[in-house]
Amino acid sequence: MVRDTLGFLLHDGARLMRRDFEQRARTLGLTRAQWSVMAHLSRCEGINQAGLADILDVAPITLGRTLDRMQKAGWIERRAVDGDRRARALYLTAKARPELARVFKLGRQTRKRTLAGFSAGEREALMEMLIRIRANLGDNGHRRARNGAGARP
Amino acid sequence: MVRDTLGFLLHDGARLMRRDFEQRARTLGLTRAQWSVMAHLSRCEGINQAGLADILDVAPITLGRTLDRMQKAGWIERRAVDGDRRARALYLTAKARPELARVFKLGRQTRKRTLAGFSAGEREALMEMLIRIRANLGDNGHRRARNGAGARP
DNA sequence: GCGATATACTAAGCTAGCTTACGAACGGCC
DNA sequence: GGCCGTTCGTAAGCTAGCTTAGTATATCGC
Repeated sequence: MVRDTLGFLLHDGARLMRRDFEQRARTLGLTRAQWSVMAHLSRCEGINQAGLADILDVAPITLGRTLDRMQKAGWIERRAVDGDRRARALYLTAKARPELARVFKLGRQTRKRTLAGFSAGEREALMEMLIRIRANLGDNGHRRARNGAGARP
Repeated sequence: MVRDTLGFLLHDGARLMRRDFEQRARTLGLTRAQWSVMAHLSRCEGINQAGLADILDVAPITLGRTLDRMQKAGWIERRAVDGDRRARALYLTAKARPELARVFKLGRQTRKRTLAGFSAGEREALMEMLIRIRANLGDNGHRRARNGAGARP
């Protein structure tokens, strides 16, 4: 059955977790892409767009437009960088900060439902295999070949 | 680390497999959504759009627009159903049929790269866990609650 | 038979991903 | 000090997902 092929299973698992989370997060007014930005940005405020796009592994333009919306909604701000007039440093706003804890809490709820019935050993094995898959496909964690986001010759 | 959370790992694994496959498939002129339609449709030709959308677990309108493009590209055709003038039966065209084997071959290549270094037992355990995850999140295989695609009151 | 309800598909408008292309600014090198 | 390749951000235009709403047709209940 096509549906039970590794690619589809991964895709489905990711999509179903996303769906579950988004239903929980709807009350916060955040989309998946937005909370992903928020969660990551909280660990590296002051970074520029290119750097964050790289961590998130999306095209800079994709992040740029998500940031446009988040800025309009008052979640983040872009500050000028002195010494480089091209770049903009990214920061969470005061409004965003208290939401973070809620976002992580919702994440834990989704994870709990997803892994219901899994032993600790199984969880560990699953995570470890997923990390190996990521490595096999050339994404070494959260940094790639430092030349152009595409990494294609 | 946020990035090593189950949801992100699944999401990344799915995305990286998709990326790998799409690079291979570019020569065929098919996108991921399109080969997904093709692979599934090959098992159930004559089905209508609502039925296929349900198998693929996407919103009917999403499938509708993908089918528009595939029809224009000559991969599928929509035939009138006699007995129900609302519905359209879906079929692969003669052009599509020989591509199927190639698509499956590319899929095997991507899978091989993804699972490099995995033992047979590990592969089996991984697939089994992913199926459990799908079940936990309420998608019972490829059929859901039979009332409206949304399944939300 | 006929009205109410359900189903098949489409329309409009949003978010989010991509590629390709471009201007502005930076920085190294001569 | 000026050029030239690189990097930062953005624009345009594509695919693909979603929700909400609407039209046409079927079917059920009476």
